[in-house]
Amino acid sequence: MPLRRGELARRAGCNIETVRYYERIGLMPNPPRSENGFRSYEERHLTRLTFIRRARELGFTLEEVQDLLRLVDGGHYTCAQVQELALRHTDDIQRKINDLHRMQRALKEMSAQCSGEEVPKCPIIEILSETS
Amino acid sequence: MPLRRGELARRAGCNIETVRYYERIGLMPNPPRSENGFRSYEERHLTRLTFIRRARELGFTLEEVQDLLRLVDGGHYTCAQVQELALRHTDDIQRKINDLHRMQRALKEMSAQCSGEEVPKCPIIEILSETS
DNA sequence: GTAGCCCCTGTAGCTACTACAGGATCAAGA
DNA sequence: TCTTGATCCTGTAGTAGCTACAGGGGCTAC
Repeated sequence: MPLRRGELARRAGCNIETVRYYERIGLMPNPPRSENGFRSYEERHLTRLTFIRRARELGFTLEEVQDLLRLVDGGHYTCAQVQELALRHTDDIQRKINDLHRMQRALKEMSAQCSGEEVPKCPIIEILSETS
Repeated sequence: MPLRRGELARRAGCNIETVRYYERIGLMPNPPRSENGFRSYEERHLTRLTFIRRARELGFTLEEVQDLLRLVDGGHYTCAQVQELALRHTDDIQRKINDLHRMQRALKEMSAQCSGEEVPKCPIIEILSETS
């Protein structure tokens, strides 16, 4: 199932210029070309691109994504380094999960308070800005 | 406890230019000035700024943050609109939580596979790029 | 053979910051 | 009192991560 760039982008839910940009900065590999010079992508490209997009939506920087991807690409990591990297990221991720849960609760609370035509008092800011 | 800009930024964990930028685009209000012309911030500014920063780290765009903040600022929403907005965001948030959980699991699995000096096979990409 | 859709490359614009320059203000110490 | 250092002010320019558009070419289908 070789894909062209447009189809790859469509399946990953991003636009074609983004793919191009990732290739330019080396985050995605340059794929082989077919006869006519069009780029030809495989399943693994889609997998990788999808991963990058999801990670970006979760607030990771491209540098952090690069970091995670090197775990896959490189193989020049020692076991200890992998664990350290993984641990650092799991802490970060846990913090994000906690924040999202609080936000979730706040939004639910808010929409539950909705009755009639009045605008309810909004707890969302207070909840997400709690220090902890 | 009136704060100056630098202290406000420090407490919210961002840098001073970011505060300035948010004020320029109207996401943060222009605070009153003290005698000497320095900006003077209150607790509520810190709360708001902290909220914005957290939301940004969670991958929300400034436009989405703006959207959420209008729930607090405005009061020109009907109850139905609030609920619709809240619902839309809770779906989005739930998706993010799910993705983060998967990523979390993958990282833990990976670091558990670590034994000796070998670099383990990395399940992280496959897991986060699953379609669902 | 030409219309429509997708590909190619290059370049410019946008969002969300971030950094730096050049000068003023203020508290603390010599 | 004068200086040193930290902070403030304003303006402007640069960076990261896309996004849009221009100008041209290749396929397929009528």
